[in-house]
Amino acid sequence: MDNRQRLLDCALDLFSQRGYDAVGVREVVEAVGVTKPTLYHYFDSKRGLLEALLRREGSRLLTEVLRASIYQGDLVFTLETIVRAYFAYAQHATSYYRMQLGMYFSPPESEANQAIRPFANQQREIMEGVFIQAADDHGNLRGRHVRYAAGFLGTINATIGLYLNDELTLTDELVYQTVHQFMHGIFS
Amino acid sequence: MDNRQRLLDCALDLFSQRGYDAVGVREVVEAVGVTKPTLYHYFDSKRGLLEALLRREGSRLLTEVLRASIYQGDLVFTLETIVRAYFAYAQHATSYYRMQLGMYFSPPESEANQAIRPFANQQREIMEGVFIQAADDHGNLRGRHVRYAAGFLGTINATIGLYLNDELTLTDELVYQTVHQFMHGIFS
DNA sequence: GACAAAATATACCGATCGGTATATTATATA
DNA sequence: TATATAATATACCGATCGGTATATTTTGTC
Repeated sequence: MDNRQRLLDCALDLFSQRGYDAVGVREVVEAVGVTKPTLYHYFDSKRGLLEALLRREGSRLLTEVLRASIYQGDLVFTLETIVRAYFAYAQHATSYYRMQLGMYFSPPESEANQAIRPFANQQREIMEGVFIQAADDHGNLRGRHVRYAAGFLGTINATIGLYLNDELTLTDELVYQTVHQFMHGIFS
Repeated sequence: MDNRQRLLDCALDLFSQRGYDAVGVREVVEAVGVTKPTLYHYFDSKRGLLEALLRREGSRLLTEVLRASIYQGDLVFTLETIVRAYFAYAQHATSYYRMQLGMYFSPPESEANQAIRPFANQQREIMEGVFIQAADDHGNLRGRHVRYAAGFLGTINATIGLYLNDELTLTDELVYQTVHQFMHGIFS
């Protein structure tokens, strides 16, 4: 009944499967069963449709990651909580996570990348904040927060990438393994 | 003078900056200063242009990574050699690496992803082979080669991603740090 | 220089692109 | 019930999409 939500749902499916550029507005409205003016009534442009989609889905991820990233002296615990939040979100919003990942690595001058960048930057700042705080307790981390944040997010996304390709399941054990490997390497 | 090479060069620039879908063949030929039949004389289609580009650039990366991935009992040494090969390639062929990264994470049913998948799979098999061989010497690695290969490539690409965004330089010291962190974690 | 083949250009194809002017229908409020 | 507004549809816009039929030029070979 709510055509606005159905347009967003449909755009999410199509964008995540074939990409923002490859999907036309015509295809979106036909899949929903409405016409173009309906889409342009709710969203001013195709870009506006994408940004509304990012707001609806992306803010939920940010909220959960933000809540998970409170550092209170136990870095392993905080990182495990963060990984759990990412895994839970990727499982609950598989299509969106696939789309977000694709947009994050899309070319720098593409519309998709420009639209996702604010969300990516926020995730990144959250992660860097954790390592900056942790450096107060673990001095040898100091000055490496950029690399660590990128590396940790890279590890998380590599794992979720395997999940998206049906090569593993995101278990609670995997949360532990992921953080343990990041903290202590593959030999221990 | 070689219009075929110039078309590939130009396609590489445009695809890496704005993406395969967002760049039309018209734009490519105009940037080179030829006309469409010239492009279609060398490449049967836009997709053929992309695949020729991947063959020209991607095979070089595969050759170098393959040579770097010979395991002879010293896992740290092999991983460092591999990271060095990736870093060298990313520095030497920045545009192509950016494009490859974007295509790897592009939607599964997009042309870009389907075209890059053979190359991505080969890189992945090379990495898995290293960890499978290393498991003969380090039994505790056994059965985790998929996760480790994905995690290691994820770490490499996260680092190169920072380089592509001008947030660090790919030094020899960073090679050591990347492998050391992967092997022993961030605390040591 | 004759001639075949490769390389390039002109001019066009139908289809689709994102977007809109205008009209109509449904809905809520007074 | 009158009226304004939100929601939707019909029909269209110019531009660009990937691709091609045909003709011309260049090039290498004998």
